Amino acid sequence: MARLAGVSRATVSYVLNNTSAVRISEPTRRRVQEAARELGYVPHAAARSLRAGHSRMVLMPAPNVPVGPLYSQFINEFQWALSRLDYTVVQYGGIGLQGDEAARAWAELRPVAVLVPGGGLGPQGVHVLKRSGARAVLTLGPERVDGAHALLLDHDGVGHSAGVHLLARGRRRVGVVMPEEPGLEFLSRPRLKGVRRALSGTGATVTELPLAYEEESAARLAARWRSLGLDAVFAYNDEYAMLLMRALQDEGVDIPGETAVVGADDLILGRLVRPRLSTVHIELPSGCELAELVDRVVREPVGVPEVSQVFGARIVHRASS
Amino acid sequence: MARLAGVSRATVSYVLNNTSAVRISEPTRRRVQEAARELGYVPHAAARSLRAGHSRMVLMPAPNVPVGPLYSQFINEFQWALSRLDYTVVQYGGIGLQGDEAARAWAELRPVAVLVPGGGLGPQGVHVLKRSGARAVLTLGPERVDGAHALLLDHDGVGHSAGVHLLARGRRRVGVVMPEEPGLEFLSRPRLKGVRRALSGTGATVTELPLAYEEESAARLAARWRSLGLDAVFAYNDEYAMLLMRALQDEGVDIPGETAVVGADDLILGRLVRPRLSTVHIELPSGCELAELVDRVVREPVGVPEVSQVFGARIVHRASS
DNA sequence: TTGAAAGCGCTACCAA
DNA sequence: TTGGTAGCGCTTTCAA
Repeated sequence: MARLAGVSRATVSYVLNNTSAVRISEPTRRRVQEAARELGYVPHAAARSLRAGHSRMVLMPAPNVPVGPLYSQFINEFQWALSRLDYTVVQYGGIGLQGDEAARAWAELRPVAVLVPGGGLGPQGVHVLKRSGARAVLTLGPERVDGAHALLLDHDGVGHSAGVHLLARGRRRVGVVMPEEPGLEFLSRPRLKGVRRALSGTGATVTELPLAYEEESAARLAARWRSLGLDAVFAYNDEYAMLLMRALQDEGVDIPGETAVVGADDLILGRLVRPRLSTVHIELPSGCELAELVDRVVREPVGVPEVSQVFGARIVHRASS
Repeated sequence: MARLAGVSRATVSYVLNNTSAVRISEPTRRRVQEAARELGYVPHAAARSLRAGHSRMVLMPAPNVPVGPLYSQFINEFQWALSRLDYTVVQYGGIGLQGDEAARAWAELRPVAVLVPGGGLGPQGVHVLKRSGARAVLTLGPERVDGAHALLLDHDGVGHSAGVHLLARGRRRVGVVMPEEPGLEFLSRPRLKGVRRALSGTGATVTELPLAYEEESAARLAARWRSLGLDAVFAYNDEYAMLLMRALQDEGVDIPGETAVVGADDLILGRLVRPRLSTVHIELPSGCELAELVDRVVREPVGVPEVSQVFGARIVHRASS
């Protein structure tokens, strides 16, 4: 220990933390810092937070599905902003744990705040986290969870925008791509529901179209396309849209004449295909604002609005619809 | 504490850890478990690892650039495999820290193993981590770092494959796209170098082409394309390749007739454009194997080969070259 | 079979 | 200005 290199453990602590309530003489201060550098001393976060009774760790579960550039961008910004506010941000990579069991695993680390995307957290889980000292528990998902601050992601609205748009373009028989890859339901279901909502009462129909993210799967779907009698498709996102659009074109289906195609996420790549892909642009919350919200809740757990609508979705009309 | 609900703290510990060296009577055991559940008791990881003198945390820095599906897939697999081996996997999101400073921040958490992709770690950093108790420090990058186990990613080989291929197709004036987005140099530089190596001594030329990931940037580059007099381009990866290819086509440049285009990463989307995109397929290490390697090094820090070549790159020839 | 107690590294209080 | 020390929650050894 650095103590061996001069003074007492308390003094070391004072110096390394710049404790303002205590004055340490320059020579001592220097001796301590030198010893610390020499020994390669690094404070022990566990001991510190044990003593302090709390940590400055913000925990979020690591996404367990390949996630688009939109969302990774958001995560990066969020992490950056939080580290500016002197938090330690950590993505917990424990896959295989379900809901409240995962919450227990997270709670072991005694994070001061937890941000859970995707609706995999129940009221039980929130309770466990709060009991274990989390001052802020935020969910980023389609619906609010009791006890947590909810950031409502209106994925229903994504589908709704697409549905309204297709309806306005005169389409009446709308297919909705549902990815077969597991783990995406929490996004695809609400989007489907939004399309349904947009079309309900108009006489237009909605058809679910399971699709795996592979060329063969798209080819199979395209092969039976005409038998489905659809005049439009909302393809879950831009990548699935591009996959399907290509397969349809290879099958001789005219786009948008015979079938309109709409994606979502507004990827740059969607502008490169021909016809250019119509898409639903999603406005994610700014990572910085969200970081500030977290900080506010941590410092003042009451008195912060418990629910906020954090993005809008708007159609970007291009040539494919 | 659960202690208030019956017995002594030691007994609680015995029960909750199934300590085999000690026999606890069924009634007591049951009482403890019940109390734990009722109180929502969650063990305190910090206290535990403080006492134990080590943790089972595997730390990796969170990527700070939007990362492709290939790599996220790899991360997911790795995390999954490690959590199966009873490790706690954590991605540390401290952006803004440089090299050895970052290492100190990581060391505060006293991880038992650290995996650092992308070559941002020096021998100093490795030393700090080892001193702080990390039994395994692995780097995943282009070159080995003193003291760490190196998993060599042959990004040079990616460029090399592309260069050899283009040469074999009779191309002599090769452009290489260099992304203008910061943080990608650690990939783009080695890839460029690989192309250079492939072409050196053949009389073929290499031209660096800065390109931002935006349509306008690509359009500007395409507008002066003919003045560059290139007959081939290796576009860093498939996304940049698709971006540039579209801009070239809009400019009337025939692909592959006038200019051959090669990407990298073998994304599904590259197969959807016309002409289909030639690409360099990259074989990342399997997350499972890598997890087992980490485990082996943790348990037996010596006696494990210190360096391994973990992927190969091979050209996938399609229609764009 | 169970309890008492030491001690992991750190910080904050109080005494010197 | 500095040092001594208690105690955060946990595990483990030793004693009862």
